[in-house]
Amino acid sequence: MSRPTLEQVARLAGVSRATVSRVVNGGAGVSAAVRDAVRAAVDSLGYVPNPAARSLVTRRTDSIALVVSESTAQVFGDDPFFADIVRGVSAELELSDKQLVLLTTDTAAGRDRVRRYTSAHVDGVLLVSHHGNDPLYTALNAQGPPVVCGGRPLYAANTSYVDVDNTGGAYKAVDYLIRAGRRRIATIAGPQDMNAGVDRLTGYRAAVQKHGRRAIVAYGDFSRDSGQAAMHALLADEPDLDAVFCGSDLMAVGALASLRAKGRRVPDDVAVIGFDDIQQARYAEPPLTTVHQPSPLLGREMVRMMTRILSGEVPVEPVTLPTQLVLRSSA
Amino acid sequence: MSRPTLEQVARLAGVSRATVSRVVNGGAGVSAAVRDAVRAAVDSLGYVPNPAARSLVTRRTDSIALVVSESTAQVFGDDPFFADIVRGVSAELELSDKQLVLLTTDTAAGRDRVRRYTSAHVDGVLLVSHHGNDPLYTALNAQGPPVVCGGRPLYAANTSYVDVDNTGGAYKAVDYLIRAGRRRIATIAGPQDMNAGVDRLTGYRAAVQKHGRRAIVAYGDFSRDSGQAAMHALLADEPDLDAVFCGSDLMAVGALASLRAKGRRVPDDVAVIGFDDIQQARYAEPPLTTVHQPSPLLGREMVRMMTRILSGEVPVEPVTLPTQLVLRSSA
DNA sequence: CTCTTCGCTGAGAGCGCTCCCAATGGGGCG
DNA sequence: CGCCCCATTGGGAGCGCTCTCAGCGAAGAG
Repeated sequence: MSRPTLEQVARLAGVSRATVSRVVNGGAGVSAAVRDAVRAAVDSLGYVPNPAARSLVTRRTDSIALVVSESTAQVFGDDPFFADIVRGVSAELELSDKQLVLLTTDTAAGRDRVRRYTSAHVDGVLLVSHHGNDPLYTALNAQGPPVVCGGRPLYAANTSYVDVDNTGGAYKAVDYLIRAGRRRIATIAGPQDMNAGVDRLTGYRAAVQKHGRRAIVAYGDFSRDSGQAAMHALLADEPDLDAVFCGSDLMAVGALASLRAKGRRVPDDVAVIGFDDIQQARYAEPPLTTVHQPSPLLGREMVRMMTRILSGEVPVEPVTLPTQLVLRSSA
Repeated sequence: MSRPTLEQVARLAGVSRATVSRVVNGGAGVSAAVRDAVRAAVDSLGYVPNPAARSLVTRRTDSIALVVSESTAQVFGDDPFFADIVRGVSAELELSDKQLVLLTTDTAAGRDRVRRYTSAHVDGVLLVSHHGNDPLYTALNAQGPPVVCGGRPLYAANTSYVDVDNTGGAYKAVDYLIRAGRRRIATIAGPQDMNAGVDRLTGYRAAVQKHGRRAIVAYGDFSRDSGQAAMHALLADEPDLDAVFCGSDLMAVGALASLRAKGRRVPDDVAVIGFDDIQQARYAEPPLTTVHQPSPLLGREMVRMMTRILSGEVPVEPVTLPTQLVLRSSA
């Protein structure tokens, strides 16, 4: 009735527990005949190793945690970033036959869980989109399992992380605007306590400065509404701007709405470029020129980096994934 | 250096392993003095129970799996449904201090994992948005851990599931259109191998029939593009329709684009109602009247149902969560 | 032909925890 | 005053697995 154990498989195959264990774990050092007999027994009983028993002795759990702040998911709303990451992580973990444990850090209880769980429940932690001042990273790092961050941590040195080339992507976007003849290029920057917000602004500044232009900066929180509000303010302060680079597609969509409300034509009067390349960008009015970032790949790469760390490779170099400008109609 | 064990806590507190175990698991049947001493020892050593050792003997893992088909996440794209569910599940699981294990079923390897993992790795399985012909449900159900479905399974009788009132929501929407004086009301239905697609169409048919109208049905796959294409076809076949109820907001947004392209004014010429109430609906042009469904709550309720099952309650009645019509400008 | 080597297999000791059962002692009751 | 009961505690077995180590026979070397 209940699940078969190694012992039963061993009895059926007429060998010892140890031999069955060897076969189940790859079969090295077992003669072909015995190996086949054991495999047959395993199949006939439908044996599946008990992970608890295994991890009790190996001290590995073969599962890794993905830690996200719930507010992240919430703030982003329509932004499929979160789902993309999960998809990438999940797909890549499948290859190494590890489990994905999802943890949330918003409530105090949640953070507490993260702290407890990461000690013995998982072999490693994937930390995603934490704000710069997040004490969680330090706490995690001090305490044991290896940590890989998604996005460059703002204040933590000596970290393993995977990031997309936010700075370069922003630079490319602004550079494109300048080459297209735009004169007064503003930006709607994201939150400055998140690396994506900071780096995209940095890229903007670099491009603007390189061409001797003046930086015109407004701030949002990556959300659509904040983009709309920021565009509104920008239009009031700098009526003659002719381009705006937005730190996220959602903010760009908001900016588009604001520009439409003010009767500015896009891209004729004002060019708009976003960042992320979410689905909505394609269907925006007009379709949004934006910087594409490979979100699912970010998830995959985090797992790959973790795998390397787990297999003893150290130090591990940070990885930065390329971004690329996708030209549509808004610029 | 390494993690402290029960034994060490016991030694420090001057009691036996059994007593420490009792305290750690609630402290019933332990005198107050001893309990405090043990708690102090636990804190001072930073003791955290080893879940593998625990689950080896209790035969519980205190973790439950959320099984989603990756294609689901992919098809939905901008649809935050998936993220919402995860959020709800995660938040509710936190309360009972259980882990969330995420599994994906798209690749053959993934399905295989689901089959293996669900045997000893998790106490229960939450199955979400599986298509009607999905053999996974039967496989899971036959084999052991309790299963709770998100969305009424199409072909599986005698199931524990939580669903939103798709039929009722659709009915309300169409009923509203009729009362608003619309004469020729079409629908763009979702895929008919998913319960949401079927039930929303059923609600539409019920309302239309009740008022003696003719059903005008086109089909999409819940995606924006499919909605746009379906609207296009509908307009060709039924040029004088004056309302359309869409099985998803994304399809409604597509329909809006199609109507705009054909020069039909919304809601003046054609009223449009969607389903889901995603963020985009609010920002559609015009803002979309839609049927709100409580996605995060769906996740929570699935967990609650699972908790009840796990604590021995049986049979468990299916739960249907209410939907409500949100009036905006498109109808 | 003997000794060493090597490939394969089995025995056994735990991993850290829970839980059953026995032991202990103090208090209430007859 | 003796006995029983109950609340509290400790002892010990064992969950299913891995892994070290020893044993064994066959094969190769001298």
